[in-house]
Amino acid sequence: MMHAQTLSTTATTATTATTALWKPSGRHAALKHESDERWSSLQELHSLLQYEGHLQDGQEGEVFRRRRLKAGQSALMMGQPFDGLYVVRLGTLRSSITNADGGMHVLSFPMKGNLLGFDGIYKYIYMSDVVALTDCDLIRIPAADLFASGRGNNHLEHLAYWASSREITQEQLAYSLTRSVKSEGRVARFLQTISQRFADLGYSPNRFILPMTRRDIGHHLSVTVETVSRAFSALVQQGIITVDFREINILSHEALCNFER
Amino acid sequence: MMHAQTLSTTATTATTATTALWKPSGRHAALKHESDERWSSLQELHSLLQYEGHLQDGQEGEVFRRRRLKAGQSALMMGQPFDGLYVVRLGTLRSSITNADGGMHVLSFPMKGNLLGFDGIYKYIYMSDVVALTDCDLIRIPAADLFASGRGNNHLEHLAYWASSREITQEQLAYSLTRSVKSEGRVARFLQTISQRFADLGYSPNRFILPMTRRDIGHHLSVTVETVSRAFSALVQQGIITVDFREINILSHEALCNFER
DNA sequence: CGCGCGTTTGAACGGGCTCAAACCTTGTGG
DNA sequence: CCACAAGGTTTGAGCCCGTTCAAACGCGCG
Repeated sequence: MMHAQTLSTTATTATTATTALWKPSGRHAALKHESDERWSSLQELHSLLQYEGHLQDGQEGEVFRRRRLKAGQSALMMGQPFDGLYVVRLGTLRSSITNADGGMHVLSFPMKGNLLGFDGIYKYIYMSDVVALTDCDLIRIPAADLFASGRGNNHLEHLAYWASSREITQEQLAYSLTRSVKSEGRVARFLQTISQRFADLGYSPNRFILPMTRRDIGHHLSVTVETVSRAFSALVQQGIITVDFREINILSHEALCNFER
Repeated sequence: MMHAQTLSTTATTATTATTALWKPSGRHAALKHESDERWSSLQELHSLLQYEGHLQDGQEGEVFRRRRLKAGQSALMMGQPFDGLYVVRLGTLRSSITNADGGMHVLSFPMKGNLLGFDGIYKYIYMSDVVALTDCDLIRIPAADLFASGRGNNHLEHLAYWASSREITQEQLAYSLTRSVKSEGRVARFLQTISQRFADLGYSPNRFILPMTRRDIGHHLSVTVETVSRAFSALVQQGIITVDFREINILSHEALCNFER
């Protein structure tokens, strides 16, 4: 699988290198059948990132290649050479690092609008593993475009810069989530966070399917699988949520909120 | 104290706004009595960050204002408007976030060469508190300079971008340090990290004075003060280190290394 | 079907937290 | 200069929560 992954990556790189600056007569191409397109415009990038900036002249037609991933495929691998940043257009992924003695830690679960690969700029090597938990669609911002100084695409670097700052901020918040006293409280907070993110994406905040396993959640919150499972059971027993494997129903956000201390 | 802090910050801002682009006949000014200078050159910034890039023409004389802090003073406050990035030139600080219910988490202990304030770019508000543990000297990169596009100072933004990526990477590593199984192992690893950083700065890796309290260490590793103290005592008892309040002597790096699992 | 994996629940152990007290350092004001 | 207060550090005792080990069940897949 790693071989196939490498192949698809290099293929993308090769085709994009010469076409990234190709401008298909304004935004015309971006309005065709969306699901069948393999390109995204700078406007879509702005929209995904929720960036409130204005476009400079001559950039409206800039397009970026998309990259499809099936569930289980690897998006980025620790140690691989940096070839650009990615913005999630669709799907859920899992970002993690593995230290020398095999202990893994889940940093985040990137979803629509999140930025991937920023840790690869230092030393031109990605520093974390990212795999797709569901089928995914990413938009690639090639390294060449990012650092092409001189022309007007300073804008692109600033955009990535800004988005990175946001990712940091949210990661720090998630970090503080780890420290919350009791494991049940941490799980409750995790459910709140996920619920909020689904809500922001236009899905129901009350009923959703978890894209990640209990083990992933455990590695994110620094507890064992059993503890996560027991925390779910406890929340069910108190009538705060219902659980059917990956399907979660939140019955009382208020009770969930009161649990986080 | 908060009042005084605010005053000094605004004063610095006011004087810098018009002078940041002032160029004192090349690098002449930067070579006067170093300890008495209140300006740093772009070269010094590169050197501090260990950035391996080249300078563009017309940037060699660009200078940045320094900012002095006494121990205990606040460098950045959560919620304050973003006014630029800072690079540590001297001293040790403590970066932390405080969540709604008062629980604090120590993110890092910035020292010489580290970057501060990057989390403020998203929303133009700093998202963490940073206080000086010792007397400090910071170099300020004003927001105005960072985002002044059009001219050649794209370079400055790229530099900050690159440095941010490094900070992220190291923060993620520190994060995985939190997850290490036993508290003694975490403390051992923390000592190793600190030792390594002192070594990189030219100080002894074997004997040093901790700039932070046991409580700070605890809030960084997510354990209580008592646990940190007990871990120190255990390491002393096994002849791996000696401890005299803030003064640490590492007797065997190897034994310390073997402890981190 | 059988295998692997994710999930759930139980029982027992142990590590870290809590509470408490004592000691030491540092800074402040008389 | 000393006295005192405030806060950092160390150590002890008991308890609780999360880990570990174990077993059972369901699901998806070759």
